Amino acid sequence: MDGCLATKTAQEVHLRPKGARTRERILDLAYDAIVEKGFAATSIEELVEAAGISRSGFFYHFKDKSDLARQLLQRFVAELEQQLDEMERRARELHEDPLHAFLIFLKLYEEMVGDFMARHPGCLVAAVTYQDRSFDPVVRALNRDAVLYRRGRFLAWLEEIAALYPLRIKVDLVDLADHVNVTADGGIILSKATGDLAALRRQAALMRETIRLAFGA
Amino acid sequence: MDGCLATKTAQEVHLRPKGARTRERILDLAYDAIVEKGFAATSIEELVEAAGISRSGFFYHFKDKSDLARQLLQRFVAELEQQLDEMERRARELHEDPLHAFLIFLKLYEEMVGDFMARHPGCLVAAVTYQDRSFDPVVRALNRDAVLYRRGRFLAWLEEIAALYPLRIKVDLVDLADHVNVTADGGIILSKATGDLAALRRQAALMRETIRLAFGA
DNA sequence: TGTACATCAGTGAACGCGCGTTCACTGATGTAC
DNA sequence: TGTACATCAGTGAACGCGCGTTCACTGATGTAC
Repeated sequence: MDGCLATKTAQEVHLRPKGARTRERILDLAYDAIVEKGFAATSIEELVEAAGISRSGFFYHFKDKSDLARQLLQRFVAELEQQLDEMERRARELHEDPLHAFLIFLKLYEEMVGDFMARHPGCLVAAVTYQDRSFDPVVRALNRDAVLYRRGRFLAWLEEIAALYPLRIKVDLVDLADHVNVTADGGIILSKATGDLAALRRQAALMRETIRLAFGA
Repeated sequence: MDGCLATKTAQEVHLRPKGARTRERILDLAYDAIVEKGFAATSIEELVEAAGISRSGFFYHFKDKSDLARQLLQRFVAELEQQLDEMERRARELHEDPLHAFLIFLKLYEEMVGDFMARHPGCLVAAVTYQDRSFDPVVRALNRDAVLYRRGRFLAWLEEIAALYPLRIKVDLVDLADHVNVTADGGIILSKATGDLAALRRQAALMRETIRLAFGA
C-alpha cells in the first residue's frame, strides 16, 4: 500500500522509440482514470481519445484490457520500489544507527507523500484492492506480492532496530511494519474523501512519531 | 472511514412489508458486489438475478443506478453511526474518566473490526472514495460529510481528554481523531490485499496503544 | 548508393454482446363505504 | 359482509448506446546486401 507514492521518471522521453512513448502515455492516462473512477468505469475509448490514437492502436500496445492493468501495476510497483530503495540508501548514508536512519527515512517518506497528493489523484494499490474481482488473477497476485514485499522490507529494518533498542509498547514488529503501509493507504483515502490534501502528510508525521515512541527515542 | 464497520440489523425481517424486504435484499447484494469489484462493474442484471426478481422490478425500488448508490451509502452511514453511538454509550457507562472511557471504546472498536473482516468483504467508504467519479455529486457529498462527522465525533472526545491529560507527543488532535479512521481504512486494505484477515484487528490494537501512549496512560 | 524486404506503429470499419432504462401491463393486497 | 377502487410489487419485451475486440490493410522507418 502506500504503493501509491511513486512518481513518473520522465527523463529522456524524446530519445525513446515512438511506440514506447505512446505506450507510456496510455499508461499515464489509465493510471489517473483508474484511480479516479475505477477500472471498469475507465473505457479504452476515452484513453485512446486522450492519447490521440485510434481504438485499434490501443490493441497494438496491449493484448487486451487486462494486459493494460498488468503492465500498469508492474510499472507502478517497480517505480515505487526503486524510490523506496533510493530513500533507504540516502537515510542509511546519513546515519549509521538503524533507528535514526529509519526515522530519517520516515522523514523523507513524509516529504514524499507531502507532494504526492498534489500530483496524484490516489493510490493504485488501493484502487486494485478495492476492485479486486475486476482484475485477472495475475494482477491480483502481483498486488498481493507487492504488499507483502513492502511488509518484509520494513520488517527487516525494524528487526535490526529491535536488536538494539527495546520496544516500549506491546506490539508485534510485523504490525509495526504494516503500519507504515496502513498509514499511507488510509491517509490517501482520508485526503481524497475530505478534500484536505495535507491530511495524508500529517498522518505520516504521526506515524513517524509513533515509531519513535515505540522504541523510546 | 472505518465507515466500513456497520453490521446488518436483520431483526423482525418477517414483519416488514414485502417491498421493503426486497429492497433490503438488493441493497445487501449491492453492498457485497460493490465492495468486491466496484460500482461500475456491478450490473443491475446480476443483482436482480441474485435477488430473484426481474430487471424492471429493480426500477420499482430505485429510480436509477445512482439512486441505488445513494440509498446504499445512506443506510450504511446511518447504521455505522448508530453502532458508534451505542459503543460510546457503553464505554462512557463503564468509566467516568474520558480517557479511560475512550480506551474502553477503542477496545470495543477493536472487537468490532475483529469479526468485521470475517463477515464483510470490505469498506463502502473506501470503495466510494476510490471510484469517486463513478458516483453522482449527492453521493460524493454524503461520503465526505460522513467522514467529517466521524472526525468531529472523535475530536470532541479527544478534546475532553486533553483538558485533563497533557499530550505526550507533538500532534494535532484533529490528526489523532483522523487516525482512528485512517487505521480502519488502511487496515481493511491491508487485510484484503494480503488475505490476512486478522491484520485489521491487530492494526486497531496498535492504534489504541498509540492513543494510550499519546496521553501517557 | 540503391534496392528489397521486414518490422513498427498504427488506421478504419465492423462485430456482437450486455448494459441501463422505459413502458404498457398485471395480479395480489389493502381500504372505504 | 360485499363490492369498488387504489396502491403495492412487481413482469416481459423492447430500446439504443457504448463497450471490448477483431481484421484486413498501410505508410513510415530500419536493415541487409
